[in-house]
Amino acid sequence: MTTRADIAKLAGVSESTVSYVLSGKRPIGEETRKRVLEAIEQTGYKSNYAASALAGGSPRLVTMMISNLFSEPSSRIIGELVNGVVDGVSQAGFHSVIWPISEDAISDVNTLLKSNFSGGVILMNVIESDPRVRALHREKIPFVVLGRTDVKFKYNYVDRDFEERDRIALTKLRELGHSRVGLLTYEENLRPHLLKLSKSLGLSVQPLTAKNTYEGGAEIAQTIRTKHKDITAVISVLDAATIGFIESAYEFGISIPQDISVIGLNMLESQAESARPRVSTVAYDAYDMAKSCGKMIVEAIETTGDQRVYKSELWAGDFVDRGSTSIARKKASR
Amino acid sequence: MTTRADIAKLAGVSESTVSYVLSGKRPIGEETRKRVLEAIEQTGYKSNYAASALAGGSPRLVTMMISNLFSEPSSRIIGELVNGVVDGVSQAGFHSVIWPISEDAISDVNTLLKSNFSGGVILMNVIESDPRVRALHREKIPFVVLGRTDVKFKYNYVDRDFEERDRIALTKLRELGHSRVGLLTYEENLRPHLLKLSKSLGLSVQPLTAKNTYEGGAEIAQTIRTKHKDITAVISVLDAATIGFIESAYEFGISIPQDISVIGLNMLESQAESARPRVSTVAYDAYDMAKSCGKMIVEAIETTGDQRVYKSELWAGDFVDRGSTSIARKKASR
DNA sequence: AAACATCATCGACGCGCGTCGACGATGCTG
DNA sequence: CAGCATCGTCGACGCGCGTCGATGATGTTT
Repeated sequence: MTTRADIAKLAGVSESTVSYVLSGKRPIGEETRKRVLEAIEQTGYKSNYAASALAGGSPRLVTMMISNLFSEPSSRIIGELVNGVVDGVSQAGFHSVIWPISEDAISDVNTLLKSNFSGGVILMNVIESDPRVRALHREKIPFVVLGRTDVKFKYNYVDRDFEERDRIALTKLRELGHSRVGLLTYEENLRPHLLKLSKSLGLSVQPLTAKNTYEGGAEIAQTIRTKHKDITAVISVLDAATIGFIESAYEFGISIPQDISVIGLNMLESQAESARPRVSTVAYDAYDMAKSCGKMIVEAIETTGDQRVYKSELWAGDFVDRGSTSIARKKASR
Repeated sequence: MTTRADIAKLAGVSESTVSYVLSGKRPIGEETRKRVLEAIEQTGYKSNYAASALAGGSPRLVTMMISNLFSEPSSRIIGELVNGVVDGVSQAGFHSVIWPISEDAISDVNTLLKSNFSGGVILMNVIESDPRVRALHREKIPFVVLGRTDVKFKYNYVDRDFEERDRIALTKLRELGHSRVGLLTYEENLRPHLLKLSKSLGLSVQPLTAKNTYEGGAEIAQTIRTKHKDITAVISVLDAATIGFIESAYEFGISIPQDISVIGLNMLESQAESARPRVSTVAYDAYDMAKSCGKMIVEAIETTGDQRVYKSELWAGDFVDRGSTSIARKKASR
């Protein structure tokens, strides 16, 4: 195994000089730098990970903490996110590992992180006030949250821009002449931004709660048929229910998109493609988003203590019409 | 952060004594041991990961190297395997991380492993003569291969017992009176064990090659109808093709299981359940298998240099009839 | 009783790297 | 030209832990 001492000897300099060439934390003469780099090149020297961590360096390693790694159906998305992060950080010469953590092993995690195991952390599937967030902040370990966060999250995060997503969907429907829109959702009430948005676009949004299952979607179809006959378009945050809605709509005398246009807000590409008719969505590129997240954590790791500032990024996405589509211009009023 | 020095002071012993209490590598008096353990308990001391690695300890960390982590459809199985390993090693107080490695980053991996990053490695999705296998062996890093290996693999491994799996399937078919069996497979020729097996059971196995797609399965149905009318049962290592075969069989005048019985050899529970009729399989418990693999790597890590012996384990699985089933007694000869 | 093996414990050192302080050599200011 | 900041480099130390050799204190053998 090659060590710093070997490089120093080979280049005819001191060990500390080698260190400073590598870290760039002190100016080094152009010629010596070249000699050192040559020696490194020759020997294929890589600094020892454990020694660096022990001596207080920031390991060039990013840890992704993922709670429910292989829980369907999210694993498809998680795969994209993981790949994005991996590629994003590797461009900066960082490695990345996944920590398949169970909820109850948080203290163990703290231990390893305190050991300076990892230069930075990316948290996925984080819910409000996750204890890990507090722990990471307390230990001053750089971290970025990827994915759904609290509305007001004060640390680094990368997330979808849900407000913009909704704006895109509703604007599209407005263009097509729709004015009464149903929203398939878990919640009874509309979020404030949707109220504002619908008002400014001059349309009304009716929340329609359902379980996110095939059957839940079918119930919605019935509800619309009986109680909300004026609705001519539906946007949905529920994937499975959306599929259920579309496939059972016909039984309730609703034809899509002639009677009701449908836009999926969270739907996976594959699901949207395989439904008939295909579901138009507001899609975003999870891979790109994650890649950007990877760059953010690298940046956070490389900026030292004092000058750290929390950053955030929101990814809106684009409207995707999938050919044989689920949306149509509103019919002349019935 | 609590260190060994703190514990030593608290227990009124030397630092090395603390070390030996922890490692058990030298005898320690009963009373001092108790005092030390108490101090550890009180402070919640955990040894520093990086320092331990640097000083030459075996980190209590297992690395899972997985090449195509989220490639469908294997991710479901991989999820089971990952969970199994995690639970298996955590029982021994080991952590585990996933290394989502791309094929071309092997040299980087070597670097980190040489840094004593991880106590041991579990390799998944390993093909013949993978360079990582050689590297791990050269660096004397304990490792276990989980999943398909070469027939003659001389290092640690845990795998399914494919020969036993085939024996179970063919024996079952024999019991039901079948004597001409088709094998859906990638390969033109039967493996030696299948030849022996079929001879000893007094039945014949006909390889039927196909792409592992829905369409591939349909082609097989046609092939059987035209060229192999005597076949009354099919076993298959191809999942998607099996589904395709079953669903298109009817079009070719084949009814399942009346005309042809089907047994899946590699099929996922979920796939087998959702087909109509459900597919009987020789199933194995990936989670249990992986858990055992986790125990094996821990054991390998904890046995020191000289006395290391390579071990292996094969998991056979059981025949699973899924109610409304894909197998039936052979009809009186047509 | 002397010689020796065993037990329980301690001190010291090294693993490889990050970084602080020091020091000579230069360039600049007044 | 004296005084001082800056540049380029070196030596030394510390991070926390694993382990070797040494040292008494026992117990065992001839």
